[in-house]
Amino acid sequence: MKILSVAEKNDAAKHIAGFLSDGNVQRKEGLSQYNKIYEFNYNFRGRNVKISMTSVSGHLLSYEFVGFYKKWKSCSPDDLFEAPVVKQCPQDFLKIKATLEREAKSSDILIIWTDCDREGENIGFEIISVCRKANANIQVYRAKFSEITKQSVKNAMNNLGQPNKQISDAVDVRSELDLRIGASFTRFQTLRLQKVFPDVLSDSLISYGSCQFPTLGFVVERYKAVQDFIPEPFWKIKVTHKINDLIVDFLWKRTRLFDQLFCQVLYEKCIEQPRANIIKVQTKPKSKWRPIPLDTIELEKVAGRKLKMNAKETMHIAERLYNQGFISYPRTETNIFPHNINLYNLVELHTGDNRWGQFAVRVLQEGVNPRQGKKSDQAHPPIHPIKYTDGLNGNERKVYEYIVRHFLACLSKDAEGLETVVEIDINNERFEARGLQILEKNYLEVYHYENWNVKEIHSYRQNDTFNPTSIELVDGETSAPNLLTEPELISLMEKNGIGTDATHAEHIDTIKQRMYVGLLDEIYFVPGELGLGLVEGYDSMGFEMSKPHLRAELENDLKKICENTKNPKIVLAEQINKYRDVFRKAVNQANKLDLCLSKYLKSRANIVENNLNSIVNALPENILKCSSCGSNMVLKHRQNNPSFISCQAYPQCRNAIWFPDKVIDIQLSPDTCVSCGNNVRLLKFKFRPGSMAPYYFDVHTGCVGGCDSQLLESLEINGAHSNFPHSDNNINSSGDTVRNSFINQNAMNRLNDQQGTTNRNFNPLSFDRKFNLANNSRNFRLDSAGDADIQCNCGVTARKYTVQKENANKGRQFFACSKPLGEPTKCTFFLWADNNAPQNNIFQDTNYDRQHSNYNRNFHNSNQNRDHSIPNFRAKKRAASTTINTRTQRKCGNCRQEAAPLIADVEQEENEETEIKSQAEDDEIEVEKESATKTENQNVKDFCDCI
DNA sequence: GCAAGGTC
Repeated sequence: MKILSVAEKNDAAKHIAGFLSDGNVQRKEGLSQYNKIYEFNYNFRGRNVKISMTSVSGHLLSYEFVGFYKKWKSCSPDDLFEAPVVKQCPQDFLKIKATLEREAKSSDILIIWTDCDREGENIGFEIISVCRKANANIQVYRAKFSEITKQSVKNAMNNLGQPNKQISDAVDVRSELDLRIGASFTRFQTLRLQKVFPDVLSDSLISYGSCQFPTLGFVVERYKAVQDFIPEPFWKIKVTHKINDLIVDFLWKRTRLFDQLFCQVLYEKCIEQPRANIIKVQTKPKSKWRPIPLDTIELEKVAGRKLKMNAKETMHIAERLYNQGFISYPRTETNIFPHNINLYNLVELHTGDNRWGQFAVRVLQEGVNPRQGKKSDQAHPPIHPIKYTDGLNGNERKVYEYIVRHFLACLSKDAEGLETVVEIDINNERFEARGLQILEKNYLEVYHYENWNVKEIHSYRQNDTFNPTSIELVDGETSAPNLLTEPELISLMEKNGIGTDATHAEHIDTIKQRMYVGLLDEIYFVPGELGLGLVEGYDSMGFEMSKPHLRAELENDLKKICENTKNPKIVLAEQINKYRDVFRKAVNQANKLDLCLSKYLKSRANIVENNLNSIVNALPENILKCSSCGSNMVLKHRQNNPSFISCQAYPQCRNAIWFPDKVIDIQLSPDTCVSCGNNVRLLKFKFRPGSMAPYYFDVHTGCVGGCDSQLLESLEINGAHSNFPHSDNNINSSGDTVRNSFINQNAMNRLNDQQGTTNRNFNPLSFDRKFNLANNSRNFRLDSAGDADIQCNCGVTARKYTVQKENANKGRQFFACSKPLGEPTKCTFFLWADNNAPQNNIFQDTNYDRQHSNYNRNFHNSNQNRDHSIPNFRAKKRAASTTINTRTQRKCGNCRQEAAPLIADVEQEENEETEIKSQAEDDEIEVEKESATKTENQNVKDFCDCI
């Protein structure tokens, strides 16, 4: 038995394997140089098994748009709320994926060891999907651990559970929304503002993101608070007491008053009887607490405050230190050391250093005493040094030193002191002075980043009196807050749930890159013209795009998905509807954005209409929604040939509606179909005279949305099949997932139906009627596929052939179903190997045109004597339904002509087998299989003259 | 040329 274990990153895989194997592990190279394979033997439930432990590098798959939706100007940004998206493996991770596939094939069990957080659960499902595709029978378990320590890891192995789909679903919802909302608003803003302000923004990328905009919002908000600040005068009474050279300040218990007259009255009272009565003298121990163990956010903030380095640079350096083995994993939310970590050993490494070595010795002598925080990400310990070095320079040295000093400080003791509080009364007004005596500096001796200053005070005794040196009426005025610094900005992001510990620095960097914000004196954030204009523009529309609560609301919903109290499909649909609504309203008043920006950009604004047509290329009009993927389907015209209707997600979705030669011309009618709804446009057909049944005029306006079965039959549009998915995921043969919010909307409608709620967005065509308008939708791989990855309609790997016949295609290679001749499920999948592009395969295939014309002419001729009265025609069709289905399947995959030997009815096909074979052998067409050692001539019958 | 989330 072999077990494949997969962690979220190489470092985790290495440690987990080390703990499980008690160090008896063999390291092997994976296909990705960064993700090794750790092999060891293990006693699993009483059996000796071999475990291969490897890793991914975070997410293995990510959502992307397909087909025309990828191109900025080839679709409306509004379409991106519904356009199909695929979850696929980016180029960078193909090697990791290949390692998983290879290892999964030879494994019986898969154990997921990703981090035990939300993203980790989702990454786990990505690993599962890849491994299951390679080995459908692999058994899956989830290891649940609270930290990567020996005890915790072994405990997890002994208590394996199942991965949690709800948690993973929540992440899918988050990812899909981020992509749809980000892409739609980014394209809209960028394309529009480039056009409105070509002089200053023609090369700018003006992005929108659910984290970057609130981050910008914080900067703008503080900036405006500073700008709009109106100082307010105040008054206060100050008392001093000087003995020798020491002046003690007594602060008024009322602090300050904003009423000058009232303050003056109180002041004069004090002056009248200025003798001070000491009413309380209290001396008590006071501690200054050592820091809590270091997490990422604290490192970023302290680096900004004390090391004068920004968060991005700090994290970059921390990663370098981690990769050199000097410090532990730097992206952690944990500020509690696990119980069984050997802190003594870690401290001991530093005893020889001439800067902090003595302190390290002292910590060992006094005993390590970690101050504990309250947070744990259940995966990584707090950031701490794991190797000693004195060889670093520059900022690396500074960051390493900080991490070491912080580590030693948090393990030592709090600083101890004595605080004296003296309270006096002057004619019923109270004042207070504080003194501080430091007894033991403790952690402060190593942690130079903090001060604790002695404050001397005279010796006072309760009930004594004295004459103050001065009693003054002091005036002042309130002052504006400072502009935001990076540590403050990070605190705000953390508090409002914007980004994660691993992404705060990136979001801040993004808004700098986009020129939304800049730095004043290298410390303070100020919004730039673009940032101010964008925030004000959306504010003026009434949308709080730059406020954090939109993201916070989503976060609440995601929690509910994880808790199984809210359906992910509903959350997704609700959020999409919400943002689409805002988007459309924003587009309708887009000139407000221009107006606000023109205030700041000091550039002439071109007038651009408040719509999306003005910023994208001329788009084809939508006819109906694709029954396969939910995208828009549009009319494609070809010179001198019939038009056809194509899915906008082509080539990933190959759903199309083809028309026979009897259709001479098709134009879009301005009207939509009353039966099928507003989503379906009527078409104006021009038929070849006499080609249609007598009751059709040569010019006919009709619907191909599914309501007019007579028309569909007459145009040979197959309405008998449906591959409309009954789940929200449209899984193709390769198992990759195509998600589409249009389909999700229907899923939500179904749920609403069950709950008895009104279904206002119901789409009769796609959900109820379930017509697959053309049964020629081809399967597609979403990975970047090599030859071996091409799959046919049956879902098996297609074979590669070479055309041998003396014709225009001689020498070209193509893929077709690899099943043997006579196999009833053999499909007519066809794909030119040198040419996946639509133009050559479908749009410009002159062979197809010729063949298709011939076919229709023959078909028409052979039927010319038939009784075309509808009942009779339909009865015949029903009687021969198997035949029709077979015929549909047996059309040539390339040109869609019904290849002559394959027109035969099902019942006859077997009987005709011999005859077909001999025909094939006589045929002069020769097709040679690319990889076969012998030629299988009988395959010839599957391909027609066009090949 | 889009997002945010992982991570070498």
